[in-house]
Amino acid sequence: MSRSNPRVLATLERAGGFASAQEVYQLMQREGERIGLTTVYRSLQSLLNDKIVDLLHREDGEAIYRLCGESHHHHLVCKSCGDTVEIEGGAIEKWANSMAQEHGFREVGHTAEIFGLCSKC
Amino acid sequence: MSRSNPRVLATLERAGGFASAQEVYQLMQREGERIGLTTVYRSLQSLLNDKIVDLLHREDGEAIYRLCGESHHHHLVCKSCGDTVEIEGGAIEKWANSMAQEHGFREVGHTAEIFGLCSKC
DNA sequence: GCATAAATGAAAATGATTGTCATTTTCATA
DNA sequence: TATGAAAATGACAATCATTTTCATTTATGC
Repeated sequence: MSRSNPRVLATLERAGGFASAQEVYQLMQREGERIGLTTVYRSLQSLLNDKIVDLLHREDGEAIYRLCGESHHHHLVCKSCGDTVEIEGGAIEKWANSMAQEHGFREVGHTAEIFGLCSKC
Repeated sequence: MSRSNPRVLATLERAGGFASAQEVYQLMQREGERIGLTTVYRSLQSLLNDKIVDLLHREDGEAIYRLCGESHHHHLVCKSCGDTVEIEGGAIEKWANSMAQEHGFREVGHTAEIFGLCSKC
């Protein structure tokens, strides 16, 4: 059972609590920390098990890790210019929970993104 | 400009309007259709451009394509056995629309998936 | 000090996706 | 019908994130 390397968590925090494994790794490299990519992956996996971070996916499928405890939010993304707005997702939480309960699912998480054209585009 | 192979669309329909590129490919192989994986990818990409299908991502990041126009629903997926339940997303539609309006976004779409452990797992 | 388990990281394996390029098909027009 | 340009196709290689393997290092208890 591998415990998570505390420097990985520290770096994720420094990155704004929202980054992919590759990004965390590159950040640590640039800051001169000596760490292997494998360890970054393992640490993030372990933080995930301990429910210290959440896992979601970018549009291209790359996994991004988000610090839990950060206020849980979703994204409104412009299809044209890529501009992103963080939005509240209270309604989604309730929806996800009630749907899960209705079908007997436990330990539920969810992803939700909205995309469209922003006022400028 | 590559047009989409109609057999790919037909197969996606047959698959329930919801499958990954790899799955569409394997399905076509099994049914004896002679087609290359590359063409499947290109066709799906092209269907995406033409807004005939939507793109979303599975929990592991694999891209899945969904036929538009299908009665719009969402999925509740078991993390363990992969069992999937289609669920209504009325609350989500409203949430997406109101959030979009609030921030001046037009032509909005959204993705939302719930995942957890089903009653059997 | 020493033995043993856990942590580490380099390198290879994996799996989805994309790029390349030579070949084939389509189709309008000569 | 013959022809040629443009589009479509598919085998194969390249790319990129992620996982696995395995040998080595580090930490910990005795």
